[in-house]
Amino acid sequence: MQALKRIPQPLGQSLEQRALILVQRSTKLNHFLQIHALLIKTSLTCNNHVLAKLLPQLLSSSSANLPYARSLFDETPSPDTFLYNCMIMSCSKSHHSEVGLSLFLNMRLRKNSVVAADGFTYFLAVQACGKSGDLRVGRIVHAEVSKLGFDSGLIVATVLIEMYAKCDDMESSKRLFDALAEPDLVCCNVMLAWCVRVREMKIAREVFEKMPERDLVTWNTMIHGYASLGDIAAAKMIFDVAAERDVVSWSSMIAAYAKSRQSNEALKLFHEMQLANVVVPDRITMVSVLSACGDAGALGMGKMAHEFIVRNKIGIDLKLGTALVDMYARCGDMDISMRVFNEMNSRDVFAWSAIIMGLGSHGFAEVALHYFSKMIEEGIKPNDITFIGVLSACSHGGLVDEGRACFRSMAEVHGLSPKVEHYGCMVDILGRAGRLQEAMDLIRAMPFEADAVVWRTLLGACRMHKNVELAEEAIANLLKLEPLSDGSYVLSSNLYSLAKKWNKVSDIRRMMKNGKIQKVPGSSSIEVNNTVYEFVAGDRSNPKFTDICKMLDEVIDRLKIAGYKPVTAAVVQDFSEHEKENALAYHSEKLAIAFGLLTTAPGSTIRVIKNLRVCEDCHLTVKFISKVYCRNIIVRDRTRFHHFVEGSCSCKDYW
DNA sequence: CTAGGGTTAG
Repeated sequence: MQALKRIPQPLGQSLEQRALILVQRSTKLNHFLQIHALLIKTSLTCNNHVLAKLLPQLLSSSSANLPYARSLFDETPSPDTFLYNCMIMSCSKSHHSEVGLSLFLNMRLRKNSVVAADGFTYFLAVQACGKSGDLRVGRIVHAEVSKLGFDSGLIVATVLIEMYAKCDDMESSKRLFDALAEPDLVCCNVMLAWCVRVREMKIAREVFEKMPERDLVTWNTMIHGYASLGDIAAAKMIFDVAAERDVVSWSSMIAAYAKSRQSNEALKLFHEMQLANVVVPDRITMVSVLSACGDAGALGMGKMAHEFIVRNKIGIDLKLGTALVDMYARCGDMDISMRVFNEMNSRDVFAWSAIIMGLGSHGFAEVALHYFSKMIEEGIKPNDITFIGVLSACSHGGLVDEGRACFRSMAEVHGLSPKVEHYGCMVDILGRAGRLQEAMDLIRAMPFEADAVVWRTLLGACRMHKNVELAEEAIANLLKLEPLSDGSYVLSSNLYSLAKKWNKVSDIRRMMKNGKIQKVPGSSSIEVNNTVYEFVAGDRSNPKFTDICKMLDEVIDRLKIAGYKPVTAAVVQDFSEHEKENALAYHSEKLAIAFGLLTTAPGSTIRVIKNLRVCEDCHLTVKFISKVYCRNIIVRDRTRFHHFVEGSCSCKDYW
């Protein structure tokens, strides 16, 4: 009664009306309990009208209220169709469609009672079958629906199509769809969406071609459909010819480029979107934009995107927060990455995994492990991706024992069985630390066939520690598994060069020639004034090429005075010492850094992104540059970050 | 009843 007194009550209302007002304003379970006590006192519990308001409210506030709602419902002596429908719908909405379904089945058993299922009940039942994936009941309901003639309407037909699709029975779904004389727009869109979900773009295309009218959902489904198959060109074609475009269309297309790692295209399209000035980017657009910035290592662009988010008051949710954390980490700014992470309202396993991965890639292994234990303390369950982050952090930091302990804890503490990727990380940890035999033993003992990545990891470690015998086995397996990949050949020829096995080097080179295997050229990019400049080894197309080379020659001369000696051991033998130096001199990262020295303010940090691993000579060169030119230089290579400060590197020459 | 977003070893 006290609860009722707290809300302003116009005179002349019945108790029932007052109870309804109270119900509508309540969100917490104990409010409901109070109301319930009240209702019992006044015998209003049995009132279908009151319950039809109360139950949906109760279930939408928290699905933990389900048992209570259920008991209220079960106590009702004569529920009517309307109340049943309310309850079934509320159960479905609160992700308890199986409960809704059981209520529907109960309803049908009450043969003698006045309550009968109507068209809407069947609609809800079909939907509930789809949501709970119950094909058996779905078929029964379908048969009944047909018998009663409720399937003549397109809306019921549409949910039936969707139900079969959700229950993994695309054939029935398609059959129903094909049987329709004139499916409406929504029905076609539903069919399209399901074709996309089961990756049947051919069928999707047929449906699409036959559609007499198309709306935004149609175009956007097609864009996303092609994008999810990786057919970016087809997605772009739909995007270009679409009769209308909204923020979903632009976001889908930007996401398509970002996911296929065409980050420059993604950023270009985002720019175009802003120029078009018709639709406003939203939080979902920005997630893809940030992902593209991170991929490109474009810190300036990423910061602008972040400012855009703040300026336009786009709230930072879990996904956007994670995207920001990841972007800053990939762009080499762990300070901001950590700040954004700490400012997030809540953090889930994605967010934690992202920060752990970021810290690990920058070589902050201990910090990464610290964050991992904080995550556990906060009760977030790690998944197998978290462990990729943790193990790779140990690997980059040279933490062998910690790595081993984490690997063991996966199964023993966290109930996760290590996958081939985790074994790969362990091979990397052991191999880098020089424990090549142990790494090999692990490969032999693991419950998977070793994949190419595992062998390449071992080969990398063999190269690092100049172990030719174990390398031979890795090479043999690698060439069997990936005969066409250039990386394996480059790594092999590199190893043989270091070991001075020149015959083997020429074998490998001949195999590459015969197999028409092209080396992926090394390329490095640097962002100056928010523009990304890309350099490819030996590529003269940059208009400033001669200036840059001149600058680079001066740089090298200054470094030599400071004691720099080129590391030529990995260069093939049939070059003279001078030619060897030249082969190294114009590696892309050196060009990019020379360009950076020319175009950025003295003392400012230079950030370079490289597509391959940085070679030993470049590593040494950059160390010298950081000292001689008093610059902090951050290089992201294929596997990690190198922070060069005053002549030394954060990787402690361990990469 | 239908469409877009975040973490993955080398």
